[in-house]
Amino acid sequence: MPALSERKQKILALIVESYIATGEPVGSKTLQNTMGNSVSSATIRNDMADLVELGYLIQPHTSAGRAPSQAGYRYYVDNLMTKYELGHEEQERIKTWLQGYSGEPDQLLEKAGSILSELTNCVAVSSSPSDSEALIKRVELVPLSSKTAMVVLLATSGILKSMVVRTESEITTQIAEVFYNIMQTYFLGNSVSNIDIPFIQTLVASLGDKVFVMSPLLCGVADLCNSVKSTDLHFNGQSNILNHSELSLDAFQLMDFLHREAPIKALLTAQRKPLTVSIGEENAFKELRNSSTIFSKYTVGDRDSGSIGIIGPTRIDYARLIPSIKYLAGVIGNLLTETLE
Amino acid sequence: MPALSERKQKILALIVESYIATGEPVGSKTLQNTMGNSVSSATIRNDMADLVELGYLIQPHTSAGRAPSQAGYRYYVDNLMTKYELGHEEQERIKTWLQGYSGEPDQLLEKAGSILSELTNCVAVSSSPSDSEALIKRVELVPLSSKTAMVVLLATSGILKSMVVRTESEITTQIAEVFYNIMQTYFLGNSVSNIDIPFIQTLVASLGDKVFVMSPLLCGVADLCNSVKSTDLHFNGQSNILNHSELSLDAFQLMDFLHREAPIKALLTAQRKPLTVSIGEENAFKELRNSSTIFSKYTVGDRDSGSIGIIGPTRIDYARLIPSIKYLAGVIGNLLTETLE
DNA sequence: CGTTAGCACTTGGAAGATGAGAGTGCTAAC
DNA sequence: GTTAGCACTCTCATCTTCCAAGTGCTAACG
Repeated sequence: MPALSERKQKILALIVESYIATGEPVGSKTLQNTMGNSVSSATIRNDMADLVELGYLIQPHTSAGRAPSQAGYRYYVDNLMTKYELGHEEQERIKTWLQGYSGEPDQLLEKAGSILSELTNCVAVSSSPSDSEALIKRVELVPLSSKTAMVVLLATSGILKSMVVRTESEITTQIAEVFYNIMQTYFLGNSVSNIDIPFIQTLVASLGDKVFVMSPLLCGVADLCNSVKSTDLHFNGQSNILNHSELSLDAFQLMDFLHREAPIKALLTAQRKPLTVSIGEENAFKELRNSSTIFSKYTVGDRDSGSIGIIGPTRIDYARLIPSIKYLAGVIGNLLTETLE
Repeated sequence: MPALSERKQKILALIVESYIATGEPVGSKTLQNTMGNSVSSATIRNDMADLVELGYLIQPHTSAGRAPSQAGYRYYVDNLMTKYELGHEEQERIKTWLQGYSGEPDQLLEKAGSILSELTNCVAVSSSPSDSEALIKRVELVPLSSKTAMVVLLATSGILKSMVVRTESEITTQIAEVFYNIMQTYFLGNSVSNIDIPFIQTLVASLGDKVFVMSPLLCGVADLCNSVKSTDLHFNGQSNILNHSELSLDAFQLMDFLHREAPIKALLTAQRKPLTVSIGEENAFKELRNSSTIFSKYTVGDRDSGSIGIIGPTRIDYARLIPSIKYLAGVIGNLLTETLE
């Protein structure tokens, strides 16, 4: 990355900010004014020409102004942007707003997502807490009728999952006892990652004639372990895609992309840094080539556990949104950690 | 509704069908051909003029052909349409496709919705089984930690709900006993509609110092009763809105409307007849003024329990879709009834 | 050498003009 | 009641013209 002269940096920053605000390419004369006529428009033109050369700006056509390229946004985000924090008052409002949902991760994320999508006018995406390192803390069997029962699994990290299981023959108290014994011996304290179908199969082999009742129950537990590892997604403000004229061409494609959850999960799971900003082509999926994504992880206890963020157009107010998302992720993490104790 | 001459009916039907197929207004000459030149174009023109007068047709402008008005669609659906049933083979395919999910209502509806949205290219909406007349069959308290427990409620009609409750003080076995006693006395066999906050309050008043532990637990049960009554919605193929050019103007509004669940719930709950077709302005919400909705109830056991259907443009293949939706609702009802036994 | 003034040049989009095509409504005749 | 014939209407696509915005280049300046 070649070092830009101070003036060129200033010009780039102003173009990015003006373009983000108005959506209109910026001309040299307008820019001259916003810079307080300290230099002539011709000078600015020369600099702008250089910035185009370097790939930071693009000109839609000869007689339009300049707009930032994706590289231009990137340079801005990395070097020029001055972050704009949320007001204290607004921070408090968000915090109290979310407080009420601290008990239920899904509802909390749903609410946080709806706040975020309104705050940003973008599609908000969040992933529920998941943890493949979690240990099995507790398993309960709740009989519902003679041949159905509910299996409940609680993992460290506070994740709770349950499901209904139907068996071929009756679930007697004796069966329940065997079940609890098996749990005690092989499951409790074990990592959810260790419980898989092969494991269940070897276990079941030694059960003799109880196989037919126990097998569905144990498979249920394995399913639950699996779902502790896996991530649920929440979407909010999907209609906001249509808000942004620059996305409306791909609106259908993008919409469709969002509804295929797998790639989004991949996107969130691949995230390494606490806060990731991906601009346009930097995104791993071609459907997002005209979009930017900003995602922040949130931490429950001391482990990264899920993410929240947005998908929007590349022309987006990075300086305002990045701190907002960071803040929101912080609040979520705190609230979820609180209830863990 | 004035009786139309046979020829006018035929003309109206052909215009509706052609317009549905092509999206282009139909002219008198084209129509003359499809009618086998049995009458002259001038005669058709006269009839068409009458049909415009009666409000069944509209002409976008003087020199375009005629298109059906909403009233025209209505007349067609009520009197002219010959239904086009699904092929036997396709019926079987759908049936086996859904069979696997018979155990889990939510998954079943999700799958059915995705089939429906692909079949129709519209937004598919379905509501999960709900029943305000259901009785409380069973309530279980699953202790998770000293101050948290899971409350599980099973209602007749097979609906199962659960949630996590946190209390202020410890949930001892003695507390659990009291809880089960209260359930036995006041809740089991009672209708879920009877359990509301006032009821809980009167109950709680007589508990003395146990109020602080019991109150959250009982409120939890009340919440669950409430959720048995209420309806969950499933949406599929929302991006299909963008498929239909006639909707693209209101796309944003419509999208937004879909994300506000309340009106949709109202829509489905208000439905009286087993199958409802609402065309354009017939819909109760102004956001749907350019849309048609087709919804069919499904019956679990012998009670109406939920609905499935579509939201699409008014220009839609009623003759094909109405039977499809009816069929799908039938399959869903059967599958859910099966597992109830 | 960087900066500036001046000016010819490019470009897209808005506004108007034109013509073709489709389809109608009306009249008069059958 | 039905039909042929024809003038009329309206939209859409194409073309032209024109304007404003903004550039790139050249030559001059400190």
